[in-house]
Amino acid sequence: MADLTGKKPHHHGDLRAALIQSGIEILTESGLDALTLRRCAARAGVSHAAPAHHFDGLAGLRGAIAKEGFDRFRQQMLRARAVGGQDPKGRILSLCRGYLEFAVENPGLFTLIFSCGPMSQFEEDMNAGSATAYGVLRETCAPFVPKDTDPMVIETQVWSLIHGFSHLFLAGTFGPGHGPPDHHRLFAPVMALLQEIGTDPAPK
Amino acid sequence: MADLTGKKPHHHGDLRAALIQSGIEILTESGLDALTLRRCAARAGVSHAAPAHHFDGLAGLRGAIAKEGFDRFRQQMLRARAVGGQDPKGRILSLCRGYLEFAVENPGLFTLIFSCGPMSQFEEDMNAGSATAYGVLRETCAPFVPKDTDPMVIETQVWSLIHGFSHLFLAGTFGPGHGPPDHHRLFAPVMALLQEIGTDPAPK
DNA sequence: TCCTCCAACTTTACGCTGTAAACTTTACAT
DNA sequence: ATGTAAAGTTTACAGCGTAAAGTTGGAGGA
Repeated sequence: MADLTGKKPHHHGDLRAALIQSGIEILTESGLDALTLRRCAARAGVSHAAPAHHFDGLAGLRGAIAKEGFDRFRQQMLRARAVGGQDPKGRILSLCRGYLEFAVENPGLFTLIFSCGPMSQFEEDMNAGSATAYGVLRETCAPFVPKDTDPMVIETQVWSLIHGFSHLFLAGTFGPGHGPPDHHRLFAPVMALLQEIGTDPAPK
Repeated sequence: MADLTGKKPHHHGDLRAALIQSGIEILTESGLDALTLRRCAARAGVSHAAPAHHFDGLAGLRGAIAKEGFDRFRQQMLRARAVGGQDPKGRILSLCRGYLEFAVENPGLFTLIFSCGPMSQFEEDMNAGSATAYGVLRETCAPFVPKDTDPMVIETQVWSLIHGFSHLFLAGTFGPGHGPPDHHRLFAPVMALLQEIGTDPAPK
């Protein structure tokens, strides 16, 4: 008979979810290097070998945490775009702002997400609709795509630009001169490019 | 008296350089996770504790390898820009091509370089001249900087774009649909944006 | 020439890590 | 009640970074 309660059959309520949550907390508090199987298990209150029954080793746990992190990332993108209003330029700028904010506020999780392989493993069907991360990006960029242009080119441009900026900023590559996150300096280059792109928006 | 021969006083010829070279080889052959102190020492033919006399732990060795890798990266940028000829658009495109190629051909080293903090630690004076990586980028972008515009905005745009594209491609985020490195598909988005930027070049 | 010193390297040791195997406990179906 | 499989524990092992103690060999002063 099916388990109508949703509870796991033994001991712990939902160890799998607890381990993922513990991992995210460790990631937030102590960074990527501190994310170990044994620490996650200890924080969840189980023995160090317990995670083996729920994940395929450390790589499996990292992947599950990345998937959960990506889901939070996707939801933040949706919220960010919403506050951007109806103006296409406002929406895309708000989206980029949300992207960078997530990276700055969750550096360990952000790094983990983008070191775990293709985004497609987090989203079953990238063409499903506006609920997917790629769907959010695609629809937000749509007003800026001229006729006779592959939309993917524009999407890849915007994605590469904001991701590269976020990554370089996060890694500290720009140097201490650029930090800490001063939003005015932070978004100036992004805004400038978006104005370039938005110079000739093709409605519909 | 000073050592005129340049040789180290004891046993090994130049263990420090040998350890860095071993590290780069391990990085190339087996990836970032395989880069350990003990493996570097073993490949260099010394005991596992020997590196402690030349580097400040694993972090120190990684930093030294990153610095050496960044130097090779910088030289490849210089060569790439040279083959781009005199046309500003050709030069900047060639530079981006070299950037991406280095990332694809040296994924472990590329990842290591951009996870070791500010670029300024690799270059004493970023404003020194065209020999520095930032100098190469700045001078190559110069023809595209309109009057009344902070050059850094354009430089940051180009850098973020090509770095974001390289990083996302390298991490496999785009998915298997984008790989393996097919240069035509690979550079299409970059070229498209560079044409946007280059639409209104301001000579000198 | 001999002596001393010290940097370079080795050896040993410790705690932490991921992983595998054996063992124990619990819930469920028969 | 009984068998079975899942869930968690215990034990064990090799590899890791790091620290401390021990060893070696060459350089420089007497």
